[in-house]
Amino acid sequence: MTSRHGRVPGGARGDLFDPDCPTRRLLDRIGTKWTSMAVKVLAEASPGELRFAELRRRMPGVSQKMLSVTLRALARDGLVHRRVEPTVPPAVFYRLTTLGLSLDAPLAAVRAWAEEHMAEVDRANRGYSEPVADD
Amino acid sequence: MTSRHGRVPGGARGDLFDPDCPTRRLLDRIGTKWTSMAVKVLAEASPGELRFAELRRRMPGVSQKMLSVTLRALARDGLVHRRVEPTVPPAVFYRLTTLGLSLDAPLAAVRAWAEEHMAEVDRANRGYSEPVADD
DNA sequence: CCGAATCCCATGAGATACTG
DNA sequence: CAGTATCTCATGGGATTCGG
Repeated sequence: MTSRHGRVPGGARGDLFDPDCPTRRLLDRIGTKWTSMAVKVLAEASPGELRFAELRRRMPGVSQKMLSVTLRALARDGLVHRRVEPTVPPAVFYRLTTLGLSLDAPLAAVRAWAEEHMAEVDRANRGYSEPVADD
Repeated sequence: MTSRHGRVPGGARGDLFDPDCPTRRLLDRIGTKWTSMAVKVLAEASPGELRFAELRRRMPGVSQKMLSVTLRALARDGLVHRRVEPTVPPAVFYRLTTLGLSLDAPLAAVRAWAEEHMAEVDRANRGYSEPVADD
């Protein structure tokens, strides 16, 4: 999401701004529709492994393409380990690496906040800003 | 980011999947390029207020459009409070609401993870998966 | 069974210009 | 000063199809 538009169109010179903010880079990755869910599901299964199809079953709505893309990205980032069992129809197993597991903690914090407060956000959106005195 | 493609093209019927997962809804919002930075900047200034221009100065690279859009979204979500001082050139002040402030904690966890571990992610991307024995 | 390739649209977001 | 409006383009991501 971050460097999405390092576009330098028309007459503008580039050098957008520091592309090195780690927070933004991370949010770009976990903000990608399926990443956080994959991490969550894999973390719940950890230290066990999950096969592609099993992962897919646990992530309702994901397409095989997006699961594939997501897992590849996670593997490239060193968050997920991929193990191929060379059977006749090859079986592929995924598990979080130590690094990936460590990411689950902050993600869990985000999840917790969301579960606690998204109702408030919804109320705010509906104009429910009534007798809070503050805010 | 989440309901982005509730598209139902060609011959596919809709009912994508549960659009109610609060985590994904939240990630959709904070994943939006400037949101988390705005929350961070406002949290640092809290309980003080910041004017539009001052916010912009503290968020290098943001365009006035995107800052505007971001702040409106945050206000709609009840995370930011907007105060208009009806002076001649009107002055507008922003601050986090209590809800917004509470979001800064999980975001800080994410930031901390990113600052600690993004270097490892970069190494993984460069193929630096050498003598880790695991992973 | 696992995934790569192709196609294709809607959304995110920058640049620019205009208003009270 | 603090926005809003318009234009444009690249990217995210779903559907579908092909490969090993």
